[in-house]
Amino acid sequence: MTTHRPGEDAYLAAYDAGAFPPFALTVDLNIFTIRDGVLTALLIERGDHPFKGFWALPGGHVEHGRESADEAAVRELSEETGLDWTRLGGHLEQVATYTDPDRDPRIRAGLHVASVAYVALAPNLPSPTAGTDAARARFWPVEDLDLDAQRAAWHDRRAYRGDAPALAYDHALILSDALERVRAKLEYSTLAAQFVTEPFTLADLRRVYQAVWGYAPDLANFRRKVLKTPGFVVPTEEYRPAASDRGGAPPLLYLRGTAQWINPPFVRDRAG
Amino acid sequence: MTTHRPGEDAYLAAYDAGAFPPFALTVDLNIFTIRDGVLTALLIERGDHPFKGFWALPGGHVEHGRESADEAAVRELSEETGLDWTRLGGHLEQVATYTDPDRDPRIRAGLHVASVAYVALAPNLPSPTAGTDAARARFWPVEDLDLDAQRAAWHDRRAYRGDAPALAYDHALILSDALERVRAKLEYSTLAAQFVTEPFTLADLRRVYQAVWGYAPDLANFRRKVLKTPGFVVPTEEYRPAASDRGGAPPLLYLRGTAQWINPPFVRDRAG
DNA sequence: GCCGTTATGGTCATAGTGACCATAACATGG
DNA sequence: CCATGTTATGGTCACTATGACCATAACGGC
Repeated sequence: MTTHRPGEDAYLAAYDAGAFPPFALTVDLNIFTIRDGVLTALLIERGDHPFKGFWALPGGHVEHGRESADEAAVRELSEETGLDWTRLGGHLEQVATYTDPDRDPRIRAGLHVASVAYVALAPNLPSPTAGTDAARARFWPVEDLDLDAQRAAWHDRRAYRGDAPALAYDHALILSDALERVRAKLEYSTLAAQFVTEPFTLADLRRVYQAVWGYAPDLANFRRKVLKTPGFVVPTEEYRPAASDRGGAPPLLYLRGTAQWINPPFVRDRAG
Repeated sequence: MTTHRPGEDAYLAAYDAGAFPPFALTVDLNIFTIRDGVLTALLIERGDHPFKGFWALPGGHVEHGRESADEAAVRELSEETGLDWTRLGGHLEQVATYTDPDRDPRIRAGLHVASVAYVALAPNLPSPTAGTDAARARFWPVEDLDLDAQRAAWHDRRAYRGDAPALAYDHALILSDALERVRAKLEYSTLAAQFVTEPFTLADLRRVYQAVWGYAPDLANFRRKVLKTPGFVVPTEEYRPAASDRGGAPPLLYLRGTAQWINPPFVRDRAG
């Protein structure tokens, strides 16, 4: 790409990029999926320093000059899950960027690390295979991570002392923010449909709200709202056979619709 | 701050920060205010390369190892507006981070520049004084910036050819995203009150919606909604004297309330 | 006093919601 | 086969919030 702005080429030829102390730019991925009705996030147990033995969000460095953070997120996501994310068409979205100098101890070696955090949603991801720099990788139920306490400990620069797996860096903070983003987005978007495999029943979809919000909307009212929102779900002609262990009428199967937004939004019960 | 993680000190002492090619980290500020009923954004005409003579969002480099992007945003904001932003208590919020290698031509000199964008809102800011690296600074009505066309031109890597002031870097894209964030946020938050000086009338508040959304909600219904939302505004005992040129009943004056969210949200007319 | 303007408090039909209820379609255990 | 429990689906009903109005009061200027 050439500039068409007079004088700029000469300026750039003489530019000293070393005049600025270097930052590192990384991406951190909050990969959420629902397993057995429980909202889980992918974490990797670190095998190397820093934070050796702690659990961290998957991610990695943005390749300098060759990709954007968005592209790095797609690349890392495919590497971590072993799936071609661009083909899969899963949801991926930037959440926030974390730049506190103290967030990565490598600042003591002169490296200021900024990280762009993403949220990825997928239905029923396969169990991950550990990468090269990861001792173990698994999906943790977010309820088991004691996020509020870990985030408070990080904020106060204390070590977290509790039974939950200790999170590396500021990842308790990042995961909290990402979780709140997902919870909020279920209110006004059709994002919930990204958590289920097609075809799905309305009860499947409702279980997503149960898992993410911690409670289920009223069954009949939920059905009414979903079916009256144009383009949220598309009915098929098929019914799912009733489960072998439990009875009940066979439910109609649905596919994801094209609508992105729910208007007026779902109302979440703030009291819980 | 010392780590309490075994082995990490030794690791850090031997760490080579130069192993990663350097990024630069900057902040870009979308400073919105309403003047004469028109939504405006602060822009600075660049006096130096790159993009000499173009109009850019105010901002600057994050100071390596000494501050976060949030802190840099507050610092730059105070410098650009000449006001102590922490005292002023104005609204400041991160929007998104832009990391495309091509977004800054200094990539050709080996510098990959990532920028964290912020939105700042304030009532009636004073006219800015030009900084050292700025030839001129002024508030531009966002309607006059031809944002859609400039953003499309940037996306297609074409030069923008139009009558609006040419925007530097990807700032048309950033400004578009920030504007949409503000428009959306008026729906479900009490952010509009950040645009008016206290004390204010309900008509003042309604003019904020007029300026940001491009149309005004129905007068009586707007009053009903605002007054029925607990903590949005707090009535005083004072009335504002009617304007000298126009008649009309003297309106009651209000202060900002403590509520952050409007539930259920305002509904924006998507068509209008 | 009249008129135009602004502020404020109303009405009324309608849409959307929360809390239910009824019935149909299934499985399992007696 | 029948009773019972479970699930899916379609309903009712009171209440709330909204959009589109209307009425009146309080002002300044003529």
